[in-house]
Amino acid sequence: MIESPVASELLSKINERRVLEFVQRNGPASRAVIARGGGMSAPTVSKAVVSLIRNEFLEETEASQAGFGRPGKLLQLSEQKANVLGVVIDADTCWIGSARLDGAVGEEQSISFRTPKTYDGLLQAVINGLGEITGNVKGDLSERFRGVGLSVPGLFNSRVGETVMSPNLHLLDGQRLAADLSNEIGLQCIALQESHALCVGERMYGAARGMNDFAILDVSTGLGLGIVSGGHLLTGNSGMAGELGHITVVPDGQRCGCGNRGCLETVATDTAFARLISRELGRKVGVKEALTAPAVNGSEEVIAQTVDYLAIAVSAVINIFNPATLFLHGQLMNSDPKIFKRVMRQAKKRTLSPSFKDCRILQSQGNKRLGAVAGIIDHLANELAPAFAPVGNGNTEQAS
Amino acid sequence: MIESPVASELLSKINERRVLEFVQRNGPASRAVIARGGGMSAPTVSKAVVSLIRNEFLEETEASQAGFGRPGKLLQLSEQKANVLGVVIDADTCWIGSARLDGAVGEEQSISFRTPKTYDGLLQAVINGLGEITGNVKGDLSERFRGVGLSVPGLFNSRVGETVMSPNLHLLDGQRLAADLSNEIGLQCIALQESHALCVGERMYGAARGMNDFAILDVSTGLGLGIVSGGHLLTGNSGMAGELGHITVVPDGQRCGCGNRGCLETVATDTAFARLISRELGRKVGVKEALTAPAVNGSEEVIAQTVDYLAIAVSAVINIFNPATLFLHGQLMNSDPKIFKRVMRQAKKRTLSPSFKDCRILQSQGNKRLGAVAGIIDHLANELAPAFAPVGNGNTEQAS
DNA sequence: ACACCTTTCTAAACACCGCTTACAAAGCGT
DNA sequence: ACGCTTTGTAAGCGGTGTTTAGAAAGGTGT
Repeated sequence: MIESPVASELLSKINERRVLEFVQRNGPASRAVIARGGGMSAPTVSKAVVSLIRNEFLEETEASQAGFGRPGKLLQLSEQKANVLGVVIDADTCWIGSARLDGAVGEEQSISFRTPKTYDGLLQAVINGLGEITGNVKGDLSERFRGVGLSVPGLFNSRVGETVMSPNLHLLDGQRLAADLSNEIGLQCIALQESHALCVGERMYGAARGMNDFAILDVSTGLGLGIVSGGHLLTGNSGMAGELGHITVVPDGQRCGCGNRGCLETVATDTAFARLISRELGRKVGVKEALTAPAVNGSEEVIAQTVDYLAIAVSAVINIFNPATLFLHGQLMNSDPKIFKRVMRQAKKRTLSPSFKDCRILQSQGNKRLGAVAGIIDHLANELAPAFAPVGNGNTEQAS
Repeated sequence: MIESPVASELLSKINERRVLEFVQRNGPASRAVIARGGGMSAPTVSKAVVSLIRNEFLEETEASQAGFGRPGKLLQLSEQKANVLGVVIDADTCWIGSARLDGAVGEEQSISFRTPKTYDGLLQAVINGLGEITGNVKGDLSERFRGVGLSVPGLFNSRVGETVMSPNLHLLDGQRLAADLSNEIGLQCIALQESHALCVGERMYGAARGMNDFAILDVSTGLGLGIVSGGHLLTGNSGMAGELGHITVVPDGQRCGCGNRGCLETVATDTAFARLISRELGRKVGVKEALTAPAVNGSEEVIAQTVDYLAIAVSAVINIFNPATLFLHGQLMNSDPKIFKRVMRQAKKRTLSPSFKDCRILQSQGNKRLGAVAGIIDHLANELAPAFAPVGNGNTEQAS
């Protein structure tokens, strides 16, 4: 049990967070609209707004919507101070961008660059990139930005903020990018494992908006899995939860990057598919080319070798997590409808039918950029006030 | 976002819950002790106690511990009204018992009986059993008990309170035992899937006391899995989360009760082990006998066929959930240290090493009875006030 | 142009909460 | 019997959300 004096200020903090989230979600609004929509009384909203303006989260605009009675002054996110930065680190490309606190990413305010070869190079490139984006900012970054969110690949230990191992980007191994960046630029930096970032982003601003029980399975070079259950991101004890790719499905199968044999990741990814088709064609092809290869269009049997294992992954996720929605993300499934259909058909066979019926399966674009941004925004919101779920912890279900 | 007016009463409710939980955990205590131990001021505790006494959760005893100054009056759980009932339904045996709100099960106040053959028979038997235990209660059950917690096997949909499918006890299929029971006896009845019950029980009163990230893998006839992550029981959208037993590990393996082929459950359970040994011996033996069979003591290879798959299950759990602690529960592992050791050795090979290092693996006795009781107690506590975790929702981790 | 209506926003009063302070109550030791 | 120590509660303070009342601001209709 956590010790914490339950002070009265808690209530006002909770309400402040509510007001801010209302504006984040619904755009500029007057106090009266917020009061009605957020289930608070008008004076309460007013007080929260005063505090939020003082802390430069909100600002009052002149604009006032036309209507019947007295027009209300709209409140919007502070243009000067309600901004964050997002950084996505990937094996080949990195991205940096700025966003408002509502997650709107300024596309003109973003850059991409090839991932440097060394850790120091990467750190410096990120620092330079941040400077480039915020070039017009005089003085300290912290005058306009409240923090930086990072999406990092590989196994990331969130308890200590360290990338433990990144199979596709070894320069991160053992490094603490968020901490190092924070030391350099003096802004708080929050890193999330990329699959977790995907989840947080989709939940806050994407297809999973408002959903409390969903999973995202990301099929690309590896298998990434992010889970939100009961409204909480499943992180595990150290943030390493979701490593579906390394469960054994072929007891004496092919060797995997993790050192083991027969991991799901060796047979149910883009890479595995490309390798298979390459062998079929007798020459090395990439994923894109593999998908359009005649062998693929010709025979179900060839794609079955990858797709049926993918179905095992899908059904494992549904069986184990019982999500209300499962988002599938990845070239393989989103390019060829035949493949998606087969995944669905096979997964249906392999999944417990009540859980399968209970789960909507959707294709998803996903977006690590939104994820990085959402990560820091979520953190800022939690800093403001704890998320408060007044319905208990969902352990039990009433039947009376 | 959940609408709920943040009333001031919230704070006092939270404190009431704290006081109650303090007494549940630490036994009878004076107001002063509770104030010191619970991080509240003395007057706050006094007020909460007044309310709790009024609602018959607590009562003041005459007893006063000897000491230096003025002796404090001890507060304890109400003997008259702070009681609940627990019901465990199993394939062959059922159990009914009463417990105090601190989870202390009155052993003399409990009975077991063979599971009836029909649903109506079961319902009636439970009602009769409850009557037997509470025989000395005059009038309504609700005069002494606050509710009934049930542990049920199989797939249980907690959203509608219905057992969807129970492979080992088909009479429950499609039934809503908790609701039916509630209608009959007029007490609120809460059902939990047995693996989830195990989790809740271990967390509240057992080996997992106070742990926020752990998993319990229950190996018996089937494979049961319960997960607590970030302090929350993982239920999924409908309470069907944790069905690890039906992920496919032998793509064209043996047929499983679920209708599929090669499920983990067909190769990594007590039953699977007994079947294997039976074939080895040329005659049918049970699990107990199988464990002591000469073939088992002789060769590693025989047990390896079951145990290595069990290791796959263990490593899947650790990879996917990254728990701080994993409890292994079941005859197979808890009887023969050789088997447990081999599970550990194989699991270590198959698990991502950072996650494996991060996880303590313990054997556990587990106890569905405590689970059933804990289920209803947890529900009552949530009814009193929402669980309050003031540290945010753990989505992100600061690195600055 | 003016009264009227509708809606927005805030000030005041009230009830509730937890905390600090002050004090009465209840035993023990000398 | 007196002091000592601890317990428990009453009063006052600052904080919070709500209701009520009223001022502010703009359109509508005559």
